[in-house]
Amino acid sequence: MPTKPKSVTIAQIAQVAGVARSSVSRAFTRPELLKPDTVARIRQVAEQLGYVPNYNARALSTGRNGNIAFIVPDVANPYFPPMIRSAQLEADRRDYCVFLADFEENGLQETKLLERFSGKVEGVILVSSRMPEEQLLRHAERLPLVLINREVSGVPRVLIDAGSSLKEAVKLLAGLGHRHIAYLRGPAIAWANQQREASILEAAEEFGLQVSLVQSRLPSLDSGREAVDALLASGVSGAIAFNDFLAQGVLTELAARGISVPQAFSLVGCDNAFGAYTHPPLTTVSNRTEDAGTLAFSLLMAVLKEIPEAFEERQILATRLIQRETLAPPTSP
Amino acid sequence: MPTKPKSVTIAQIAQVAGVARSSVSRAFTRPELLKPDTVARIRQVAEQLGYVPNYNARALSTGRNGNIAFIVPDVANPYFPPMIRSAQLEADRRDYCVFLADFEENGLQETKLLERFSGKVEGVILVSSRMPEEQLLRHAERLPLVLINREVSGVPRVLIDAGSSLKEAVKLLAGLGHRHIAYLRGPAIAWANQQREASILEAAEEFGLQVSLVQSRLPSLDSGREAVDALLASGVSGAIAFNDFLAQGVLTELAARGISVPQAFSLVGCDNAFGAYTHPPLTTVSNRTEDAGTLAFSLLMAVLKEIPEAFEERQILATRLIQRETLAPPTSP
DNA sequence: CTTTACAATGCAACCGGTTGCATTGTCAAG
DNA sequence: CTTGACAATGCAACCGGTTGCATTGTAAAG
Repeated sequence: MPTKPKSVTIAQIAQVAGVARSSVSRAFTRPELLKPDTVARIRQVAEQLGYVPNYNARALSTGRNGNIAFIVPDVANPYFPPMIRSAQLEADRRDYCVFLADFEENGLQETKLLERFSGKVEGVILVSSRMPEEQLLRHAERLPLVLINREVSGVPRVLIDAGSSLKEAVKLLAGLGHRHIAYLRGPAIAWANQQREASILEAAEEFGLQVSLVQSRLPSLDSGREAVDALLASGVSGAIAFNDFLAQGVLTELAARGISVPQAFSLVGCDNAFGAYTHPPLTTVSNRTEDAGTLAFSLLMAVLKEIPEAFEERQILATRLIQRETLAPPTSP
Repeated sequence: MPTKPKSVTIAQIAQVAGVARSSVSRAFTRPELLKPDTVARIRQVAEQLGYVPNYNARALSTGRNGNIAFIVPDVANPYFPPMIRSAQLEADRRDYCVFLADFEENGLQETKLLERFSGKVEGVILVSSRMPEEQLLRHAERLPLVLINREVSGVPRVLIDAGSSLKEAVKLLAGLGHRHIAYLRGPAIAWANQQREASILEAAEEFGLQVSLVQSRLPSLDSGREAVDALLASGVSGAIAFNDFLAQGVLTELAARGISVPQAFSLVGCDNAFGAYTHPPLTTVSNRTEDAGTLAFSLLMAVLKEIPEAFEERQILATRLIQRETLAPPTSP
């Protein structure tokens, strides 16, 4: 069925149009150097022959291939797709193609991917990297690199700051009369988790709240359910979860045990993953994932242009607390 | 900060190792042609110099670049990421890299993407294409192509068959005493929607049910909410939704109106997007998105190997009905 | 001690573009 | 009419690998 894709080359076009190969090349890359009607003729011949430029050949001589890689811990985690999408759309606008890869929450795989891509792309956007800092720096030396949600001095980065919103949540909880809450932790290595935890602890100190730390297995719905035992055992009247998956898991398990939210337990999520579609609607922190994707791509472009300031860029994206219906005063103070 | 990536070439390695360029090349691609210790020496020198093969150059001479493209209507729609992930993981296993692109639910963009990728990849996996059939065939002639959830004779394809499960759902509804239900439609052009609708209508005929068709604006949560008016107006005692997003939207809106599910209204979703985490847990149809991704990649590999049977492959993935808690007899028969 | 066969390696062309420099043509200024 | 300047185009080297064929070395066979 499929015909051998014996592709048309500039040589054939040159032959037919009666010009040199270099003129054909220029007709596409630097048309201003050629007489307008020459350009027109060449392009017409090319069109007619169904010419498709060979990107490999082009890349070989120019050294630029118009590709970047976007690497995330887990494509299937719904937190990442909007980021992937916005970066891809922005890339598309600038005629870049983006490789997507998933390192399966595994630092080794991460290195392997970086190496595999290093010859195929001009630069990489690496999200929520689990790699040790010095390794990251070493890679950044050889390959233009932009980080999202990872803080390494000397590597351009985009950080989504949920901290201030979570502080607001803590303040709100304190105001409602809570004295002891829990933070349901995400992956210990994740910058986002560290930042969220630190912000919560700081605010708790300020407002005189006690915080119990409960570790989750994974930032997933099931882990949220599993964590309810520990949460209840800690004797808290409310909790802040690392993300909405954990929060929704907690919500489901509490409902199964007949514990009503927010009357008997207050809950705050993070990342606004489900909008108002949980039951009851979850108070959470907005995400800025789309902006992060777009911004990271722009930063990478700046790095590729070797704009010196780009290398120390540190873009912070602020979030806000979205108040819905999972916050109330504690039952028994 | 970043050093100029003046990359090491085989020529330099050849020089240092005291061999010809071709031997260096073979040390990596056909080591069995060289004496083992020569290979070892070359590899050691390469390692030491930090050699990274230039994929463009390699691709230029071999004609194979080890890349494929995976194109979906909308990366941010959570239906696709698991498929993307499984395809990418499988590709990774075979040393392929995958470009990801999003055509924004727009046929024109789709063509543009196919053209852009045609020079950069060996083949394409296209998911839920919105393109007219003859255009699709034309592209398939020039570029190895595998479709997911789109039925075009002559193009290898993977179809996720929710039909039989939905028939089962209809049978169940009939058995519970429902006489009139609705199908809340997805995108009219989508093969998945057409197949689901046809299966439901067929089963309804068999079991003597009347079906009202209600069109949704988009297959999203919000559209689900919006559709509740039309659903209720049609006087049905239950509904099957094109997917779980619509179903969850319906669930939320019904709850807001104080209509309890399943006592006052029965509901079936499709694709098992939320697991048991809706309230109440939604009866739905399992998805096979991960298998579809893996399978599509394998199919594409077969096409690339020019295995003749591959071109008429039509893989059907069966699903099953997952019964949870949104089905009950109708209140007033 | 030749001849033969094959393993190991080198040589050089090639993949399909891009680009610095040389060449040709044209027109205006001298 | 000559000269210079510049626009338009051609020539050929180059990007960094791969690969068919030629060459060399070596051990087994005659």
